[in-house]
Amino acid sequence: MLYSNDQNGHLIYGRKEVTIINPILNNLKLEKQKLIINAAIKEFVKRGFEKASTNEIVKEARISKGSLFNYFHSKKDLYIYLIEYGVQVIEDFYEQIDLSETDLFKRIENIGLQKLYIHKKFPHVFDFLAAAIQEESAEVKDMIKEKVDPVYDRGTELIYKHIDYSKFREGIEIEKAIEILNWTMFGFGEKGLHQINTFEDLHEFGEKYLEEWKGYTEILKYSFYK
Amino acid sequence: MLYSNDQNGHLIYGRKEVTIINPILNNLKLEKQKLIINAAIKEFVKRGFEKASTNEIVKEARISKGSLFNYFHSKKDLYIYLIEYGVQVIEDFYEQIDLSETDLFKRIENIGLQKLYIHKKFPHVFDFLAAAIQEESAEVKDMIKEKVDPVYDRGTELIYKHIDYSKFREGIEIEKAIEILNWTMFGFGEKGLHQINTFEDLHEFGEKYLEEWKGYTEILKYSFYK
DNA sequence: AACACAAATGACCAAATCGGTCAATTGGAT
DNA sequence: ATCCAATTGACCGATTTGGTCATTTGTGTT
Repeated sequence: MLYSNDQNGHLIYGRKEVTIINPILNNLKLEKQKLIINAAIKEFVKRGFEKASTNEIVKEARISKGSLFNYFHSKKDLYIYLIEYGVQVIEDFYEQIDLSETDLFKRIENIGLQKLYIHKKFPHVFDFLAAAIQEESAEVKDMIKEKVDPVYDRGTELIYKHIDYSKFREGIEIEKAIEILNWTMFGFGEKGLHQINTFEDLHEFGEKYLEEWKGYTEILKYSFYK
Repeated sequence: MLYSNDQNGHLIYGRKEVTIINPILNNLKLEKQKLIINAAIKEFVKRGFEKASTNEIVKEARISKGSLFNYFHSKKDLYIYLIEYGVQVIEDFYEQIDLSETDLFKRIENIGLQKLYIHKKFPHVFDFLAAAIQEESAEVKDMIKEKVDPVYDRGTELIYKHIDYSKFREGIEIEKAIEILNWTMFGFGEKGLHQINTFEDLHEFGEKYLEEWKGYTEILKYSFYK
């Protein structure tokens, strides 16, 4: 079971754990693995591949330098691992998209909510892969292009697959309407992330989040739909 | 004359040059000054104050290390100069806001267009000041708070000053509508910046930009206004 | 308590990079 | 030809880099 719906019809996040092969790291407690992965991703997002400091990573992850280089042979290996990990997270994220839901607003709502849950586990995956595409370091550039680019292409295709565009009113430029909806979702998402850590219960936050989001969709539906 | 309008009523960008006191730097040709300022801003945005490398800056600005430290006594002095410079750019940007224009869409349109022109001259000023507020380095933190925070406060106040909200339809949540408009402007602006460098003539691009923007405002006006 | 083995540590390495200096060179004006 | 300001990049000591490894710590077995 990849996902399920509760009595309100809201998508429940319950994916399988992402695992990239790394015999040594995989023996650690999941909590610790997450700590290391997130610390490393954070540093790579902040400084880029070359300038990212392994010293900063071990400080943030609260492990020793020796341990880091026990888990990963080199900084480059660590980076490659994180790229593969991030790609895996996004791939699983795609799998969650309910393609039988043809209403654009409901589709986007589900996607936004799932992004929220992913953020709770891996706060910077999306930023990381976005930043990776911009990487300049020759040492990793080709590898990134090979592994990350296809993921993005598949994503933009999937998100809009089987959407029912007949609901749109005459005369509206649908492409522009979709862009507005995307920018709104992105902006609202960013706003949500600033508040998310002030909430104890993620589910409680999710409810409030969805409730507030309805306000925005109402405004846009008024313009988009017949 | 800070600004003027052409026959189409579009705002023409013709501000006074921003000048922060620095006797040595000011003797340079404006082109070269801009090159140095933009190179430095870019590096500080990318790496933050402490990790930013003066070596990278001189490489990007195509000047020697000796020159940089002839223009500025230290990396910190350079940073302070850039903050003051950025603040000045934003302050002048505020002055351009036509407060007699009470229509929200026209107000936002002007602001978006001006941001575009500023970006042509100083591609990363807005990013720079936004990043500065997040700076952690104790060496510059207080100075930033003192100089940058007030600018932001004044900005959000000015942008919405004297707007005529009576044009909005009954039942719409105006705060949310404004957020949507802002996110749309921001998203559209980002998209524009990716195309701007492919255009020779900035004025020509500005025209196309405005024309396309109209499509988005039409969609939103349909929902926002009576 | 004694042992065995795995996991984690941080002092340490050579190499690179850091912010900053300055003697030497260049360029333009007279 | 002379002068002086502007520019350069080799160079400084200090710090930080990615990466190593002898040593310590933790855990389970006997």
